[in-house]
Amino acid sequence: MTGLPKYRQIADRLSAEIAAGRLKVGDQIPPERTIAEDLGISRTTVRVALRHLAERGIIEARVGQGTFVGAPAIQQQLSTLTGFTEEMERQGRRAGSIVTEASCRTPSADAALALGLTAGAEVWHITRIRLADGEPVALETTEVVAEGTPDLLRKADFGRMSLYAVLQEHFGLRPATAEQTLAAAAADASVAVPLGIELGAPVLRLTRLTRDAAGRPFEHVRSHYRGDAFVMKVRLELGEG
Amino acid sequence: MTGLPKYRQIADRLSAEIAAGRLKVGDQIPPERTIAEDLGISRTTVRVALRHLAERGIIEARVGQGTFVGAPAIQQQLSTLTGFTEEMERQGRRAGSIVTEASCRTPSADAALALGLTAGAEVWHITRIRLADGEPVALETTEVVAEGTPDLLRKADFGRMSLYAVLQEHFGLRPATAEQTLAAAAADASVAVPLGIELGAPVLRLTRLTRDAAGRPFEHVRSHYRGDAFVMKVRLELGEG
DNA sequence: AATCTAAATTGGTCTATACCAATCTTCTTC
DNA sequence: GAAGAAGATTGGTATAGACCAATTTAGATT
Repeated sequence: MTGLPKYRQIADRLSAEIAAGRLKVGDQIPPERTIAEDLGISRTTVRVALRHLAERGIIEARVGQGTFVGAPAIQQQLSTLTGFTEEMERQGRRAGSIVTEASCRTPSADAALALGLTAGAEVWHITRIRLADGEPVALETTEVVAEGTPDLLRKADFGRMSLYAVLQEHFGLRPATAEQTLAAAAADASVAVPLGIELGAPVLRLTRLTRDAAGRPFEHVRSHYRGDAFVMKVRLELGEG
Repeated sequence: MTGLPKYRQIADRLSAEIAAGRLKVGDQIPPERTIAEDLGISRTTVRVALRHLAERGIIEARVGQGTFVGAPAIQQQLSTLTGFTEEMERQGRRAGSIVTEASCRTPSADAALALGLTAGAEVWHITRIRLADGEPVALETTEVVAEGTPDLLRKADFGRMSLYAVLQEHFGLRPATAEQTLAAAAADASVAVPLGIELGAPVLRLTRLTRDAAGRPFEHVRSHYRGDAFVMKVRLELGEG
Protein backbone atom coordinates (compact mmCIF):
# COMPACT_ATOMS: atom_id res chain seq x y z
CA MET A 1 0.00 0.00 0.00
CA THR A 2 1.26 3.40 -0.89
CA GLY A 3 -0.36 5.17 2.02
CA LEU A 4 -2.10 7.46 -0.41
CA PRO A 5 -5.87 7.65 -0.03
CA LYS A 6 -7.83 5.55 -2.48
CA TYR A 7 -9.44 8.52 -4.16
CA ARG A 8 -5.99 9.96 -4.84
CA GLN A 9 -4.85 6.73 -6.44
CA ILE A 10 -7.89 6.64 -8.67
CA ALA A 11 -7.54 10.30 -9.58
CA ASP A 12 -3.84 9.92 -10.32
CA ARG A 13 -4.46 6.87 -12.47
CA LEU A 14 -7.14 8.55 -14.54
CA SER A 15 -5.04 11.67 -14.76
CA ALA A 16 -2.11 9.62 -16.04
CA GLU A 17 -4.25 7.89 -18.65
CA ILE A 18 -5.35 11.26 -19.95
CA ALA A 19 -1.81 12.61 -19.91
CA ALA A 20 -0.61 9.53 -21.79
CA GLY A 21 -3.19 10.10 -24.48
CA ARG A 22 -5.11 6.90 -23.93
CA LEU A 23 -8.05 9.12 -23.10
CA LYS A 24 -8.38 12.11 -25.38
CA VAL A 25 -10.25 15.38 -24.97
CA GLY A 26 -13.96 14.75 -25.35
CA ASP A 27 -13.71 11.04 -24.63
CA GLN A 28 -16.18 9.62 -22.19
CA ILE A 29 -14.76 8.00 -19.10
CA PRO A 30 -16.60 5.01 -17.61
CA PRO A 31 -19.69 5.75 -15.49
CA GLU A 32 -19.11 6.14 -11.78
CA ARG A 33 -20.94 2.93 -10.97
CA THR A 34 -18.82 0.96 -13.42
CA ILE A 35 -15.53 2.29 -12.05
CA ALA A 36 -16.68 1.52 -8.52
CA GLU A 37 -17.64 -2.04 -9.40
CA ASP A 38 -14.49 -2.70 -11.42
CA LEU A 39 -12.21 -1.52 -8.65
CA GLY A 40 -14.34 -2.98 -5.89
CA ILE A 41 -14.82 0.29 -4.09
CA SER A 42 -17.79 2.44 -3.23
CA ARG A 43 -19.26 4.89 -5.69
CA THR A 44 -18.84 7.66 -3.13
CA THR A 45 -15.08 7.24 -3.19
CA VAL A 46 -15.05 7.26 -6.98
CA ARG A 47 -17.01 10.50 -6.88
CA VAL A 48 -14.45 12.09 -4.58
CA ALA A 49 -11.70 11.20 -7.04
CA LEU A 50 -13.67 12.56 -9.99
CA ARG A 51 -14.49 15.73 -8.10
CA HIS A 52 -10.82 16.47 -7.62
CA LEU A 53 -10.20 16.07 -11.33
CA ALA A 54 -13.23 18.15 -12.19
CA GLU A 55 -11.98 20.97 -9.97
CA ARG A 56 -8.82 21.10 -12.05
CA GLY A 57 -10.83 21.10 -15.25
CA ILE A 58 -9.44 17.75 -16.31
CA ILE A 59 -12.85 16.16 -16.58
CA GLU A 60 -16.38 17.44 -16.89
CA ALA A 61 -19.56 15.73 -15.68
CA ARG A 62 -22.92 16.06 -17.36
CA VAL A 63 -26.03 14.55 -15.79
CA GLY A 64 -27.71 11.92 -17.85
CA GLN A 65 -24.85 11.83 -20.31
CA GLY A 66 -21.68 10.87 -18.51
CA THR A 67 -18.29 12.25 -17.61
CA PHE A 68 -15.90 13.43 -20.27
CA VAL A 69 -12.31 14.48 -20.63
CA GLY A 70 -12.18 18.27 -20.69
CA ALA A 71 -9.76 20.68 -22.24
CA PRO A 72 -7.56 21.51 -19.29
CA ALA A 73 -6.78 25.14 -18.76
CA ILE A 74 -4.16 26.20 -16.31
CA GLN A 75 -5.52 28.61 -13.80
CA GLN A 76 -3.74 31.49 -12.28
CA GLN A 77 -5.34 32.87 -9.19
CA LEU A 78 -5.07 36.58 -9.64
CA SER A 79 -6.35 37.48 -6.22
CA THR A 80 -3.24 36.30 -4.49
CA LEU A 81 0.03 37.89 -5.27
CA THR A 82 1.88 34.64 -5.81
CA GLY A 83 4.46 33.90 -8.39
CA PHE A 84 4.19 31.35 -11.11
CA THR A 85 6.07 28.70 -9.17
CA GLU A 86 3.85 28.89 -6.10
CA GLU A 87 0.68 28.86 -8.15
CA MET A 88 1.65 25.77 -10.12
CA GLU A 89 2.57 23.95 -6.94
CA ARG A 90 -0.79 24.77 -5.49
CA GLN A 91 -2.44 23.15 -8.47
CA GLY A 92 -0.32 20.04 -8.31
CA ARG A 93 1.53 20.82 -11.52
CA ARG A 94 5.22 20.60 -12.10
CA ALA A 95 6.53 24.12 -12.55
CA GLY A 96 9.71 24.75 -14.50
CA SER A 97 11.54 27.53 -16.25
CA ILE A 98 14.09 27.93 -18.99
CA VAL A 99 16.14 31.06 -18.50
CA THR A 100 16.84 32.52 -21.93
CA GLU A 101 18.42 35.68 -20.68
CA ALA A 102 19.83 37.02 -17.42
CA SER A 103 21.81 40.22 -17.38
CA CYS A 104 22.17 43.68 -15.91
CA ARG A 105 21.39 46.49 -18.30
CA THR A 106 19.36 49.62 -18.89
CA PRO A 107 15.63 49.12 -18.46
CA SER A 108 13.14 49.00 -21.26
CA ALA A 109 11.21 52.19 -21.86
CA ASP A 110 8.06 50.76 -20.29
CA ALA A 111 9.87 49.54 -17.22
CA ALA A 112 11.86 52.73 -16.73
CA LEU A 113 8.70 54.78 -16.78
CA ALA A 114 6.77 52.47 -14.48
CA LEU A 115 9.62 52.01 -12.03
CA GLY A 116 10.35 55.73 -12.03
CA LEU A 117 13.98 55.24 -12.96
CA THR A 118 16.20 58.03 -14.18
CA ALA A 119 18.78 57.81 -16.92
CA GLY A 120 21.75 55.66 -16.03
CA ALA A 121 19.82 53.41 -13.66
CA GLU A 122 20.12 49.72 -14.33
CA VAL A 123 17.89 46.69 -13.85
CA TRP A 124 18.33 42.97 -13.63
CA HIS A 125 16.80 41.62 -16.78
CA ILE A 126 15.54 38.03 -16.63
CA THR A 127 13.65 36.34 -19.44
CA ARG A 128 12.18 32.95 -18.76
CA ILE A 129 10.05 30.44 -20.60
CA ARG A 130 7.60 29.13 -18.02
CA LEU A 131 6.78 25.44 -18.10
CA ALA A 132 3.83 23.60 -16.59
CA ASP A 133 4.32 19.84 -16.56
CA GLY A 134 7.10 20.35 -19.08
CA GLU A 135 4.94 22.29 -21.54
CA PRO A 136 5.83 25.87 -22.33
CA VAL A 137 2.89 28.04 -21.30
CA ALA A 138 4.28 31.51 -20.89
CA LEU A 139 7.12 33.83 -21.81
CA GLU A 140 8.05 36.20 -19.04
CA THR A 141 10.40 39.14 -18.89
CA THR A 142 11.16 40.50 -15.45
CA GLU A 143 13.05 43.68 -14.70
CA VAL A 144 14.14 44.25 -11.11
CA VAL A 145 15.75 47.47 -9.98
CA ALA A 146 19.46 46.80 -9.50
CA GLU A 147 19.88 49.31 -6.71
CA GLY A 148 19.57 47.49 -3.43
CA THR A 149 19.84 44.03 -4.90
CA PRO A 150 23.55 43.47 -5.51
CA ASP A 151 24.63 40.32 -7.30
CA LEU A 152 21.05 39.11 -7.62
CA LEU A 153 21.82 36.88 -10.55
CA ARG A 154 24.49 35.03 -8.61
CA LYS A 155 22.18 34.29 -5.70
CA ALA A 156 20.17 31.51 -7.25
CA ASP A 157 19.27 29.47 -10.26
CA PHE A 158 16.05 31.03 -11.50
CA GLY A 159 15.35 28.02 -13.65
CA ARG A 160 14.30 26.35 -10.44
CA MET A 161 13.84 28.88 -7.70
CA SER A 162 11.16 31.46 -7.26
CA LEU A 163 12.39 35.00 -7.78
CA TYR A 164 10.24 36.20 -4.92
CA ALA A 165 11.74 33.64 -2.57
CA VAL A 166 15.24 34.86 -3.43
CA LEU A 167 14.36 38.54 -3.07
CA GLN A 168 12.79 37.85 0.29
CA GLU A 169 15.61 35.73 1.59
CA HIS A 170 18.58 37.82 0.52
CA PHE A 171 17.23 41.34 0.51
CA GLY A 172 14.13 41.19 2.65
CA LEU A 173 12.21 42.44 -0.34
CA ARG A 174 8.61 41.32 -0.33
CA PRO A 175 5.84 42.18 -2.78
CA ALA A 176 3.07 44.04 -0.99
CA THR A 177 0.93 45.49 -3.73
CA ALA A 178 0.83 45.24 -7.48
CA GLU A 179 -0.93 46.77 -10.41
CA GLN A 180 -1.69 44.37 -13.17
CA THR A 181 -2.91 44.92 -16.67
CA LEU A 182 -4.39 42.18 -18.81
CA ALA A 183 -5.04 42.27 -22.50
CA ALA A 184 -5.57 39.88 -25.35
CA ALA A 185 -3.10 40.09 -28.19
CA ALA A 186 -1.89 38.15 -31.19
CA ALA A 187 1.43 36.39 -30.82
CA ASP A 188 4.29 37.90 -32.79
CA ALA A 189 7.43 36.00 -33.63
CA SER A 190 9.24 36.90 -30.41
CA VAL A 191 6.47 35.19 -28.48
CA ALA A 192 5.24 32.51 -30.86
CA VAL A 193 8.62 30.87 -31.40
CA PRO A 194 9.59 30.29 -27.76
CA LEU A 195 6.09 29.09 -26.90
CA GLY A 196 5.81 26.87 -29.93
CA ILE A 197 2.54 28.34 -31.10
CA GLU A 198 1.47 29.82 -34.42
CA LEU A 199 1.99 33.40 -35.41
CA GLY A 200 -1.13 35.39 -34.62
CA ALA A 201 -2.41 32.88 -32.07
CA PRO A 202 -4.21 34.55 -29.15
CA VAL A 203 -2.09 35.23 -26.10
CA LEU A 204 -2.86 36.85 -22.78
CA ARG A 205 -0.55 39.77 -22.20
CA LEU A 206 0.05 40.59 -18.58
CA THR A 207 1.96 43.57 -17.30
CA ARG A 208 2.68 43.92 -13.62
CA LEU A 209 4.24 46.60 -11.49
CA THR A 210 5.12 45.27 -8.06
CA ARG A 211 5.70 47.42 -5.01
CA ASP A 212 7.19 46.68 -1.61
CA ALA A 213 5.55 47.46 1.71
CA ALA A 214 6.77 51.06 1.51
CA GLY A 215 5.08 51.52 -1.83
CA ARG A 216 8.30 51.60 -3.80
CA PRO A 217 8.03 49.84 -7.15
CA PHE A 218 10.84 47.34 -7.54
CA GLU A 219 9.73 44.97 -10.26
CA HIS A 220 8.24 45.27 -13.71
CA VAL A 221 7.00 42.14 -15.42
CA ARG A 222 5.70 41.55 -18.88
CA SER A 223 4.32 38.08 -19.58
CA HIS A 224 2.67 36.42 -22.51
CA TYR A 225 0.54 33.41 -21.66
CA ARG A 226 -0.70 30.92 -24.21
CA GLY A 227 -4.37 31.67 -24.74
CA ASP A 228 -5.26 28.05 -25.25
CA ALA A 229 -3.74 26.93 -21.97
CA PHE A 230 -4.27 29.66 -19.46
CA VAL A 231 -7.11 31.33 -17.67
CA MET A 232 -6.85 33.97 -14.98
CA LYS A 233 -9.20 33.73 -12.07
CA VAL A 234 -10.15 36.65 -9.91
CA ARG A 235 -12.26 36.71 -6.81
CA LEU A 236 -13.75 40.11 -6.34
CA GLU A 237 -15.33 41.69 -3.37
CA LEU A 238 -17.45 44.73 -3.76
CA GLY A 239 -17.12 47.33 -1.07
CA GLU A 240 -19.93 49.61 -0.08
CA GLY A 241 -21.49 51.25 -3.08
CA MET B 1 -39.55 24.74 0.36
CA THR B 2 -37.35 26.61 -2.01
CA GLY B 3 -36.39 23.57 -4.03
CA LEU B 4 -32.76 24.34 -3.32
CA PRO B 5 -30.68 21.41 -2.11
CA LYS B 6 -30.04 21.30 1.61
CA TYR B 7 -26.32 21.84 1.28
CA ARG B 8 -26.98 25.01 -0.70
CA GLN B 9 -29.26 26.34 2.00
CA ILE B 10 -26.67 25.67 4.66
CA ALA B 11 -23.90 27.21 2.58
CA ASP B 12 -25.97 30.30 1.80
CA ARG B 13 -26.86 30.76 5.43
CA LEU B 14 -23.29 30.54 6.66
CA SER B 15 -22.17 32.76 3.83
CA ALA B 16 -24.76 35.35 4.81
CA GLU B 17 -23.70 35.26 8.46
CA ILE B 18 -20.13 35.95 7.46
CA ALA B 19 -21.17 38.73 5.08
CA ALA B 20 -23.29 40.27 7.82
CA GLY B 21 -20.30 40.32 10.14
CA ARG B 22 -21.74 37.99 12.76
CA LEU B 23 -18.82 35.73 11.94
CA LYS B 24 -15.56 37.57 11.51
CA VAL B 25 -12.32 36.60 9.84
CA GLY B 26 -10.52 34.03 11.94
CA ASP B 27 -13.60 33.04 13.89
CA GLN B 28 -14.21 29.37 14.32
CA ILE B 29 -17.43 28.03 12.93
CA PRO B 30 -19.12 25.16 14.76
CA PRO B 31 -17.72 21.67 14.23
CA GLU B 32 -19.30 19.64 11.45
CA ARG B 33 -20.88 17.21 13.89
CA THR B 34 -22.46 20.03 15.86
CA ILE B 35 -23.95 21.69 12.80
CA ALA B 36 -25.31 18.36 11.65
CA GLU B 37 -26.91 17.64 14.98
CA ASP B 38 -28.34 21.13 15.40
CA LEU B 39 -29.95 21.10 11.98
CA GLY B 40 -30.93 17.47 12.17
CA ILE B 41 -29.07 16.48 9.03
CA SER B 42 -26.22 14.17 8.26
CA ARG B 43 -22.63 15.21 8.67
CA THR B 44 -21.99 14.27 5.06
CA THR B 45 -24.40 16.92 3.86
CA VAL B 46 -22.83 19.50 6.13
CA ARG B 47 -19.45 18.63 4.66
CA VAL B 48 -20.75 19.20 1.14
CA ALA B 49 -21.91 22.65 2.13
CA LEU B 50 -18.61 23.49 3.80
CA ARG B 51 -16.68 22.19 0.83
CA HIS B 52 -18.44 24.63 -1.46
CA LEU B 53 -17.56 27.52 0.83
CA ALA B 54 -13.98 26.33 1.15
CA GLU B 55 -13.64 26.23 -2.62
CA ARG B 56 -14.52 29.88 -2.70
CA GLY B 57 -12.02 30.66 0.02
CA ILE B 58 -14.70 31.75 2.45
CA ILE B 59 -13.77 29.21 5.06
CA GLU B 60 -10.72 27.13 5.82
CA ALA B 61 -10.61 23.72 7.48
CA ARG B 62 -7.77 22.48 9.67
CA VAL B 63 -7.73 18.93 10.98
CA GLY B 64 -7.80 18.63 14.72
CA GLN B 65 -8.49 22.32 15.13
CA GLY B 66 -11.70 23.19 13.39
CA THR B 67 -13.03 25.27 10.53
CA PHE B 68 -12.46 28.99 10.41
CA VAL B 69 -13.61 32.02 8.49
CA GLY B 70 -10.99 32.75 5.86
CA ALA B 71 -9.43 36.03 4.86
CA PRO B 72 -11.70 37.84 2.45
CA ALA B 73 -10.79 38.08 -1.18
CA ILE B 74 -8.65 41.03 -1.93
CA GLN B 75 -10.61 44.04 -2.82
CA GLN B 76 -9.78 45.18 -6.26
CA GLN B 77 -10.76 47.69 -8.80
CA LEU B 78 -11.21 45.63 -11.88
CA SER B 79 -12.51 47.58 -14.78
CA THR B 80 -15.79 45.78 -15.07
CA LEU B 81 -16.44 45.45 -11.39
CA THR B 82 -18.62 48.50 -11.37
CA GLY B 83 -20.22 47.59 -14.63
CA PHE B 84 -19.41 48.75 -18.09
CA THR B 85 -21.51 51.89 -18.00
CA GLU B 86 -19.99 53.26 -14.82
CA GLU B 87 -16.47 52.43 -15.90
CA MET B 88 -16.79 54.22 -19.22
CA GLU B 89 -18.17 57.28 -17.50
CA ARG B 90 -15.26 57.26 -15.13
CA GLN B 91 -12.91 57.36 -18.06
CA GLY B 92 -14.76 60.17 -19.71
CA ARG B 93 -15.92 58.07 -22.60
CA ARG B 94 -19.37 57.95 -24.02
CA ALA B 95 -20.76 54.53 -23.11
CA GLY B 96 -23.46 52.98 -25.20
CA SER B 97 -25.09 49.67 -25.84
CA ILE B 98 -27.03 48.02 -28.58
CA VAL B 99 -29.36 45.38 -27.24
CA THR B 100 -29.44 42.57 -29.77
CA GLU B 101 -31.50 40.25 -27.63
CA ALA B 102 -33.62 40.46 -24.52
CA SER B 103 -35.83 37.56 -23.53
CA CYS B 104 -36.77 35.13 -20.82
CA ARG B 105 -35.72 31.59 -21.53
CA THR B 106 -33.89 28.54 -20.23
CA PRO B 107 -30.29 29.23 -19.23
CA SER B 108 -27.25 28.16 -21.18
CA ALA B 109 -25.51 25.06 -19.90
CA ASP B 110 -22.66 27.09 -18.44
CA ALA B 111 -24.97 29.49 -16.68
CA ALA B 112 -27.29 26.80 -15.34
CA LEU B 113 -24.32 25.01 -13.80
CA ALA B 114 -22.75 28.12 -12.34
CA LEU B 115 -26.01 29.53 -11.02
CA GLY B 116 -27.03 26.17 -9.61
CA LEU B 117 -30.35 26.18 -11.45
CA THR B 118 -32.53 23.14 -11.81
CA ALA B 119 -34.62 22.16 -14.76
CA GLY B 120 -37.48 24.46 -15.54
CA ALA B 121 -35.76 27.50 -14.08
CA GLU B 122 -35.59 30.48 -16.37
CA VAL B 123 -33.25 33.42 -16.78
CA TRP B 124 -33.42 36.85 -18.31
CA HIS B 125 -31.17 36.69 -21.29
CA ILE B 126 -29.69 39.99 -22.44
CA THR B 127 -27.15 40.29 -25.21
CA ARG B 128 -25.58 43.69 -25.78
CA ILE B 129 -22.94 45.16 -28.02
CA ARG B 130 -21.00 47.56 -25.86
CA LEU B 131 -19.91 50.83 -27.36
CA ALA B 132 -17.22 53.26 -26.27
CA ASP B 133 -17.48 56.59 -28.03
CA GLY B 134 -19.66 54.91 -30.60
CA GLU B 135 -17.16 52.16 -31.37
CA PRO B 136 -18.13 48.55 -30.62
CA VAL B 137 -15.64 47.20 -28.10
CA ALA B 138 -17.37 44.24 -26.52
CA LEU B 139 -20.09 41.67 -26.91
CA GLU B 140 -21.75 40.76 -23.67
CA THR B 141 -24.30 38.12 -22.76
CA THR B 142 -25.87 38.41 -19.35
CA GLU B 143 -28.11 35.84 -17.73
CA VAL B 144 -29.98 36.87 -14.60
CA VAL B 145 -32.07 34.42 -12.58
CA ALA B 146 -35.72 35.19 -13.29
CA GLU B 147 -36.94 34.12 -9.87
CA GLY B 148 -37.22 37.19 -7.72
CA THR B 149 -36.87 39.64 -10.58
CA PRO B 150 -40.32 39.80 -12.21
CA ASP B 151 -40.71 41.83 -15.36
CA LEU B 152 -37.08 42.84 -15.35
CA LEU B 153 -37.05 43.56 -19.06
CA ARG B 154 -39.90 46.02 -18.75
CA LYS B 155 -38.20 47.99 -16.00
CA ALA B 156 -35.68 49.81 -18.11
CA ASP B 157 -34.04 50.32 -21.44
CA PHE B 158 -30.77 48.48 -21.12
CA GLY B 159 -29.40 50.26 -24.14
CA ARG B 160 -28.98 53.22 -21.82
CA MET B 161 -29.33 52.14 -18.22
CA SER B 162 -27.03 50.05 -16.12
CA LEU B 163 -28.37 46.62 -15.31
CA TYR B 164 -26.97 46.82 -11.80
CA ALA B 165 -28.74 50.10 -11.17
CA VAL B 166 -32.05 48.56 -12.20
CA LEU B 167 -31.53 45.45 -10.11
CA GLN B 168 -30.66 47.56 -7.11
CA GLU B 169 -33.51 49.99 -7.52
CA HIS B 170 -36.34 47.59 -8.23
CA PHE B 171 -35.33 44.45 -6.40
CA GLY B 172 -32.74 45.58 -3.87
CA LEU B 173 -30.34 43.16 -5.51
CA ARG B 174 -26.75 44.25 -5.17
CA PRO B 175 -23.60 42.45 -6.30
CA ALA B 176 -21.43 41.65 -3.30
CA THR B 177 -18.83 39.25 -4.59
CA ALA B 178 -17.92 37.86 -7.95
CA GLU B 179 -15.68 35.27 -9.48
CA GLN B 180 -14.15 36.27 -12.76
CA THR B 181 -12.23 34.32 -15.30
CA LEU B 182 -10.17 35.94 -18.02
CA ALA B 183 -8.68 34.26 -21.04
CA ALA B 184 -7.38 35.15 -24.46
CA ALA B 185 -9.16 33.59 -27.39
CA ALA B 186 -9.56 33.93 -31.10
CA ALA B 187 -12.78 35.54 -32.29
CA ASP B 188 -15.21 33.21 -33.99
CA ALA B 189 -17.98 34.41 -36.28
CA SER B 190 -20.50 34.99 -33.50
CA VAL B 191 -18.11 37.48 -31.94
CA ALA B 192 -16.21 38.86 -34.92
CA VAL B 193 -19.27 39.96 -36.89
CA PRO B 194 -20.97 42.08 -34.20
CA LEU B 195 -17.66 43.65 -33.18
CA GLY B 196 -16.59 44.28 -36.75
CA ILE B 197 -13.25 42.57 -36.38
CA GLU B 198 -11.58 39.83 -38.37
CA LEU B 199 -12.11 36.15 -37.76
CA GLY B 200 -9.38 34.86 -35.49
CA ALA B 201 -8.55 38.28 -34.09
CA PRO B 202 -7.55 38.17 -30.41
CA VAL B 203 -10.32 38.84 -27.92
CA LEU B 204 -10.41 38.93 -24.16
CA ARG B 205 -12.97 36.47 -22.90
CA LEU B 206 -14.43 37.27 -19.53
CA THR B 207 -16.76 35.07 -17.53
CA ARG B 208 -18.27 36.35 -14.34
CA LEU B 209 -20.44 34.80 -11.67
CA THR B 210 -21.95 37.46 -9.45
CA ARG B 211 -23.31 36.81 -5.98
CA ASP B 212 -25.45 38.83 -3.60
CA ALA B 213 -24.61 39.52 0.02
CA ALA B 214 -25.98 36.14 1.08
CA GLY B 215 -23.66 34.39 -1.31
CA ARG B 216 -26.42 33.44 -3.72
CA PRO B 217 -25.31 33.65 -7.35
CA PHE B 218 -27.77 35.66 -9.40
CA GLU B 219 -25.94 36.66 -12.55
CA HIS B 220 -23.77 34.95 -15.10
CA VAL B 221 -21.96 37.03 -17.68
CA ARG B 222 -19.90 36.10 -20.66
CA SER B 223 -18.17 38.92 -22.46
CA HIS B 224 -15.80 39.20 -25.38
CA TYR B 225 -13.69 42.34 -25.51
CA ARG B 226 -11.77 43.48 -28.52
CA GLY B 227 -8.14 42.71 -27.79
CA ASP B 228 -6.95 45.83 -29.55
CA ALA B 229 -9.24 48.13 -27.63
CA PHE B 230 -9.43 46.91 -24.09
CA VAL B 231 -7.19 46.20 -21.17
CA MET B 232 -8.18 45.08 -17.70
CA LYS B 233 -6.54 46.65 -14.75
CA VAL B 234 -6.25 44.95 -11.40
CA ARG B 235 -4.80 46.25 -8.20
CA LEU B 236 -3.64 43.55 -5.87
CA GLU B 237 -2.81 43.68 -2.24
CA LEU B 238 -0.95 41.08 -0.31
CA GLY B 239 -1.84 40.51 3.29
CA GLU B 240 0.57 39.08 5.79
CA GLY B 241 2.63 36.20 4.45
C1' DA C 1 5.74 23.87 38.12
C1' DA C 2 7.07 21.18 34.27
C1' DT C 3 6.62 17.05 31.67
C1' DC C 4 4.69 13.12 29.88
C1' DT C 5 0.44 10.39 28.87
C1' DA C 6 -4.17 9.31 27.87
C1' DA C 7 -8.53 10.87 26.33
C1' DA C 8 -11.49 13.81 23.76
C1' DT C 9 -12.16 16.69 19.69
C1' DT C 10 -12.09 17.57 14.83
C1' DG C 11 -11.61 17.21 9.99
C1' DG C 12 -10.44 13.41 6.35
C1' DT C 13 -11.45 9.02 4.21
C1' DC C 14 -14.57 5.16 3.16
C1' DT C 15 -18.61 1.98 2.91
C1' DA C 16 -23.36 0.66 1.50
C1' DT C 17 -27.59 2.19 0.21
C1' DA C 18 -31.46 5.01 -1.47
C1' DC C 19 -33.90 8.13 -4.23
C1' DC C 20 -34.09 12.12 -7.58
C1' DA C 21 -33.63 14.53 -12.04
C1' DA C 22 -31.74 14.89 -16.49
C1' DT C 23 -30.82 12.42 -20.52
C1' DC C 24 -30.70 8.79 -23.74
C1' DT C 25 -32.70 4.50 -25.70
C1' DT C 26 -36.20 1.60 -27.14
C1' DC C 27 -40.60 0.32 -28.03
C1' DT C 28 -45.23 1.41 -29.17
C1' DT C 29 -48.65 3.83 -31.65
C1' DC C 30 -50.53 6.48 -35.18
C1' DG D 1 -41.70 7.36 -41.12
C1' DA D 2 -42.78 10.39 -37.27
C1' DA D 3 -44.30 11.16 -32.75
C1' DG D 4 -44.98 9.88 -28.20
C1' DA D 5 -44.53 6.91 -24.01
C1' DA D 6 -41.99 3.85 -21.07
C1' DG D 7 -37.82 2.20 -19.38
C1' DA D 8 -32.79 2.27 -18.64
C1' DT D 9 -28.61 4.98 -17.77
C1' DT D 10 -26.07 8.55 -15.45
C1' DG D 11 -24.63 12.07 -12.42
C1' DG D 12 -26.57 14.72 -8.09
C1' DT D 13 -28.23 14.72 -3.38
C1' DA D 14 -28.72 12.60 1.09
C1' DT D 15 -28.45 9.22 5.00
C1' DA D 16 -26.11 6.60 8.90
C1' DG D 17 -22.35 4.72 10.44
C1' DA D 18 -17.33 3.57 10.89
C1' DC D 19 -12.44 4.26 11.40
C1' DC D 20 -8.15 7.21 10.82
C1' DA D 21 -4.81 10.98 11.76
C1' DA D 22 -3.78 15.43 13.42
C1' DT D 23 -4.46 18.32 17.24
C1' DT D 24 -5.86 19.97 21.55
C1' DT D 25 -7.22 19.26 26.29
C1' DA D 26 -7.16 17.22 30.71
C1' DG D 27 -5.07 14.31 33.84
C1' DA D 28 -1.37 11.84 36.05
C1' DT D 29 3.38 11.67 37.29
C1' DT D 30 7.61 13.39 38.54
